[in-house]
Amino acid sequence: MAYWLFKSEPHKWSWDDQVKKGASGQEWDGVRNYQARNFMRQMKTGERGFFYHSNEGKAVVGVVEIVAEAHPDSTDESGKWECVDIKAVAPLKEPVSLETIKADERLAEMVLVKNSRLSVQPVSDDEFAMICRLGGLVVEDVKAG
DNA sequence: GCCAACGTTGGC
DNA sequence: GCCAACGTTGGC
Repeated sequence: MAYWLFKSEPHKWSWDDQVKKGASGQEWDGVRNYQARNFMRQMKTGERGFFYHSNEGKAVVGVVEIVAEAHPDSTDESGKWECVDIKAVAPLKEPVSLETIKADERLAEMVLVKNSRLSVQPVSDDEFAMICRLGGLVVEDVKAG
């Protein structure tokens, strides 16, 4: 069971927008980066990830679930790009800021820190658990299954 | 708003 | 297939 992280600029698509979408979920469209696409292709229904606000906020704000595996991106004419669908599971009680993540040596290996430009990225089990705890969530409550 | 880091494109 | 030029992302 892998964990993931999805970045979005809150102007364009915020956590609140995601929550309003409800259980049906939302296409994570618009990704035009091969690395990010390849990660989305690996995602399995039921897997969990974080929702991160980039630029403004710069914090992990919620937990999401993959509700549909990779399929063609409906906003893409070329047919080259794919995306998954995700739904909001739970907000972090306390957003975990990039500053906090950078300050914690146990999180120093996160892709978020190492490759700040990658918009869809993997998160390790330990990192997932750590950020849940920092965010005031009980890991077991937001884990899949 | 600036700019560093990164990815992509296209000329050779 | 190399690499310079360009575009984009995202932290600051």
